[in-house]
Amino acid sequence: MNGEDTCMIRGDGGRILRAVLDRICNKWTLLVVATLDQGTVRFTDLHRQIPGISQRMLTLTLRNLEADGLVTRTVHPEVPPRVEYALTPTGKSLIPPALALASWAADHVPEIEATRAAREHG
Amino acid sequence: MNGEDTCMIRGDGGRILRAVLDRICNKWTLLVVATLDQGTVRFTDLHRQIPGISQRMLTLTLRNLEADGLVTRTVHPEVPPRVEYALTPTGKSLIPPALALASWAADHVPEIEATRAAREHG
DNA sequence: CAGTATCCGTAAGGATACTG
DNA sequence: CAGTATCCTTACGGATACTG
Repeated sequence: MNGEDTCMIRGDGGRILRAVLDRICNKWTLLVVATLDQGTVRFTDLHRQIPGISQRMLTLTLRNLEADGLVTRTVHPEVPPRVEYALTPTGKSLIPPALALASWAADHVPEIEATRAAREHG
Repeated sequence: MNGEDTCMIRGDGGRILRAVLDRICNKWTLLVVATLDQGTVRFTDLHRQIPGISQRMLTLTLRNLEADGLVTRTVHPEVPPRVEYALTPTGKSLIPPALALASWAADHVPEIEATRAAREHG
């Protein structure tokens, strides 16, 4: 790989790249998508399965994913209420590139953090 | 793909995912890396090839990449000064997952933006 | 040429309390 | 149960001016 074809990244001044970064580059989106890969999940279950997320951020993240057509939201008119979230096909299609990224991280983050740590103290 | 193995993403409460997001989830990093895939590039050439980036953000982005060991910085002691940047092997290894992401964006962003637009006006 | 230094506005996200 | 409503802090990034 030596410059032959990063045009998909750099093309149009990075607009297509920016479009995807605008969606996934926040603290919770990819984590929520990955959690929904197991199937249909209720709000509270998501909240429990994603450590550290607040109700507010979970709601915001889900609403954005819904607006983008990556997640469906199904309200069951019961008491107490039951709301279920699931990935759309488009949402599912995000899993492989997300895995590619996570896989890269698993392979390289240790050395990256070592490099940064070495630089910091001396 | 149905929940069988997103553990690389969700594992450890998403720490490995967060580690990579902390690096690449900003406005310029992936664009700079992609631009450096062509080989060795000078500061001003980078500045010219990445539309919209300020000197300040280019410098900050490069310094972070350098601290992470993804980019080398070579100063040639001349007048006027010449500074060249290039990807390390680790830096190059980031290109494929970045392409996977960009490729996903190229395939799906149009429909995503259509979905969001449809939702917005009514 | 290759940066620093400074100032400033916005927006992302956390904490907490409340509700149909 | 599944959210809203506020308040608040900080971190990111843009604009501009200056320098070895």
